Amino acid sequence: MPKFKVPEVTIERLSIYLRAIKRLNEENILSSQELANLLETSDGQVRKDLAYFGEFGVPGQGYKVGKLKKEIRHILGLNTTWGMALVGVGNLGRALLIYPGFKRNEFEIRAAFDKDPSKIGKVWQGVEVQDVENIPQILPLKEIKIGIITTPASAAQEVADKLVKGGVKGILNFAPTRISIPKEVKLKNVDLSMQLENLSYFLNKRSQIRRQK
Amino acid sequence: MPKFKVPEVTIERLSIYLRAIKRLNEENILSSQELANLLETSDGQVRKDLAYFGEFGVPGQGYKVGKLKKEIRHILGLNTTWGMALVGVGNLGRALLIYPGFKRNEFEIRAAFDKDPSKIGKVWQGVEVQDVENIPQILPLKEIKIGIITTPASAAQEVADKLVKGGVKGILNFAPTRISIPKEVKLKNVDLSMQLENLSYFLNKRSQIRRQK
DNA sequence: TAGATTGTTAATCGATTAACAATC
DNA sequence: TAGATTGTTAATCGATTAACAATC
Repeated sequence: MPKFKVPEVTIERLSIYLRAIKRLNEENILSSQELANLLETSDGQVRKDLAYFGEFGVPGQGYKVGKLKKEIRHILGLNTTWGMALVGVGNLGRALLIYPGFKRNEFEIRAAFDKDPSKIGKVWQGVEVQDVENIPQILPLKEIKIGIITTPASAAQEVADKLVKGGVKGILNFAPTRISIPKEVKLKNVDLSMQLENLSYFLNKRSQIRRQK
Repeated sequence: MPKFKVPEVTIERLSIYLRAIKRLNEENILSSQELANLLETSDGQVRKDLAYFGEFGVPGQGYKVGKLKKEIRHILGLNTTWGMALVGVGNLGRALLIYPGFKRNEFEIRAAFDKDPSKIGKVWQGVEVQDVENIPQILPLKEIKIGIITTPASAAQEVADKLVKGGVKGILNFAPTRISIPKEVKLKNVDLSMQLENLSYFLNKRSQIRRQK
């Protein structure tokens, strides 16, 4: 559907745009300028991002909120419910099982796995924890296309392999390590240590600059 | 210290390099080629990234693991312990309080806050939960420079304001909303919904392409 | 029609990749 | 010395910004 190759940052911004207009009245009309002001972008950026996918606005007027929401949801593929499996039911895993920030209609955790026998069989948020060994069999049965890895770093790669064997097409990896998977499977890393080290760099740099004066 | 403006992705990669060589023998010598092979980069990228900060290698030989670790840790400011405050002791917040992926020597959560009276006074991982109203007073006392926001979206902005008032220089925001803070304060968003929507886009796109054939 | 704002093209900026002289 | 690999410069690629004709 997109005319040309779409930069990944554009997709990220579409999510942000969608969230920004979520509470606005469907009948409202919004200019790219106004939408840009709600966020940290420019009007040109907004128009460029949207124009990859079609002509959603009316020259001289702007974008109708209702139409924009619908189009962005369509582009992002949010009209289906994606089945997800979560592997590693530690503290972070359990927190994500109950995480209210996920849209339940669009993203549904349908299975949870762990290799700790004391966790297997327990039920969290209506989801029974199963043995990681069962991942490849169970995923196709529940039409699971996305895997979430919240195991320790040491287990992440083998878990990723099992998820791929189970047919997932996307993986969200929280384990503090890099994993390798076939290139047809989309990988997103959520790297908390990296984020903190990044803050550390900037804070440290600033204090050095101050000291130099 | 850096010669020119350093791209943010370079800083991110430095974290990745550091993790990749963590377990290697300090005496080993590594070429940019070998380091690149451990990750998804090229040798040139590795050399370029490192060259922003100095000449750490020996032509004809490579980089000594011990020296490289030391230099990267220095660049990232990991020789201090950064004091952190966590705000919002829900499931995600509690998970982060115990998260084993954080390096405790470098990043220490010294205070936790919530506005729910039933949570205030409880102790998690040796940290007592206090009233969010106390943020501005307590942060300077504990030398806290980094704030972590794990509140619902609705509370995120006011919490950010309190953190800034308390003197933090960096914020890691997990709330599914964008917050605005003075530009001297470095902000990092960890946007889980956005990550999932991103996966959704790619999965959806692939299935469409397949259908087109 | 006059005013406003889109969609798009061209100009700019910045990061990645290629290539190679300098150096061990 | 010959071989290897760095640090760096130049070429390429891609994304952002500026500008404006087309359109309501």
